[in-house]
Amino acid sequence: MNNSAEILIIDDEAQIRKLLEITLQSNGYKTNEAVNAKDGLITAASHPPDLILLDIGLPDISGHQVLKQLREWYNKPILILSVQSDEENIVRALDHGANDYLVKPFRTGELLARIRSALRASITEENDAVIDCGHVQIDLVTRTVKKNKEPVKLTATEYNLLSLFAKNEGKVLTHQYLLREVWGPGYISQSQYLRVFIAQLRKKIETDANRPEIILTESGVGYRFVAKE
Amino acid sequence: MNNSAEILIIDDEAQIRKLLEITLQSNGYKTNEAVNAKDGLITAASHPPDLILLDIGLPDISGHQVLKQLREWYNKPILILSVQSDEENIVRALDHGANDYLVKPFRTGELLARIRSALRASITEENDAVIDCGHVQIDLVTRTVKKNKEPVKLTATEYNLLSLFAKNEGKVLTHQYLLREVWGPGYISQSQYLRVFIAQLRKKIETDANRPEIILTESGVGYRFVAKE
DNA sequence: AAATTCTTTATAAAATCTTTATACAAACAA
DNA sequence: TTGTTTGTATAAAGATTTTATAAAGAATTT
Repeated sequence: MNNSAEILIIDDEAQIRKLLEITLQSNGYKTNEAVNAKDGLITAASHPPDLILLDIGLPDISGHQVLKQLREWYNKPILILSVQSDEENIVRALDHGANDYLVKPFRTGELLARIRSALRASITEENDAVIDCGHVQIDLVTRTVKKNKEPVKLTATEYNLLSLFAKNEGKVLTHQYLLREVWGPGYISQSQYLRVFIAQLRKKIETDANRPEIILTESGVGYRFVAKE
Repeated sequence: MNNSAEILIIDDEAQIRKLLEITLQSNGYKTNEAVNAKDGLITAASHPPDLILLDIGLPDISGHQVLKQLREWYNKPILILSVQSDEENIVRALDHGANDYLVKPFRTGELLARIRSALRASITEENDAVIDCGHVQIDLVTRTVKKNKEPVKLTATEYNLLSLFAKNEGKVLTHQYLLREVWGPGYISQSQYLRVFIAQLRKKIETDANRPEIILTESGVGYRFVAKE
């Protein structure tokens, strides 16, 4: 067997890591390991694997939180390993973007089959952690934005708004949708927030803020982000 | 909840079918049912669903065999439901193209989460619902209109009117109907609005606004949108 | 405390919608 | 024919809504 797919194991238990390492390597996978959440996020970002095995019970940050952060930019399979078999944890993980959830102790044969299944399903998707739109680059991994190669300083809200646009390039995003996603469901009538932040973003990334070419206004509906030629 | 995804249930146990039907429908899915393998294969082929729930223990043909036959042409998610929890069956099903394997009795919350996960992963290339009418294209996802490949800028009301026409290609839409759908029930006597906006639309999308070929007038009745050859 | 960011207010400008005015065309009757 | 009625097309003025932006105040972070 020579799949040569790279799998990142994020688990704090040395015993489990060793077991996984041996099992996966003897089945032709390359492995990489992280012993906690922080380490896992850094390793995933610096060297994106083809699949991630994530333990939910990590010592530093909750696995759910790690999953959420990974899914900001990582769109290949993530399989959850957990000692917790309660429905709430399973549903939560799956709804936050996990592709599968295995309860420890797991059977290695089944794990391998589920890994094969997940990898098979993901071959079409490509991983674009950097969204390139003309002279503006948005790096979803490092959460940085560059304009003409120069880094642009954005506040957290500004970045959230911009990355939401970038992930939906070409589509009109309604005021309601943007407000709900960035500020939360209680803010869907605060259109003025949006206007203020759109103006700020334009001032920072547009060549000429008076004639926007990246974030376009769709009067009465919302805004549209376009990657120009 | 309005997913409106269609799910095909292939299971011989009436009780399970009923449970699944109720659970899925109350969560906004459309369901279709088959009581055995043969029936399932025919139903799947004649009306391909967005996801299949397949019982492994069918009376006529083994579920593994059904899975294999389905995978010859069906590439959307297939989730296996089975009373058998032995590793051999699980691995076999997953390796034959199943996306997931749940052991009966399953928890409905988890089932729903796994269905959501599978559906989420399968919408890799979302096919933009483009309505093509001769030299005019209307993309309902990005909310854009093109005339001879060139983008046409429409106001919100103009777009609402045009997309309503496009969705009812060939049919005569009465003044009343158009006014009610676009402006609301209180405006059904404002025929003049319609004339103004029809004129504006024609100016924007017709080759010659004086001799309309796309939006035709049905005097005394309404208007008709036609896709020319 | 200082700096930064978010929220709110105010106002000008732009875009869109509504209304009015007028012209045209077809159907019909005297 | 001629004139009248009915329905439609279009431009353009006026009204309204929506948007852009600066800037002040409030809250939060460093």
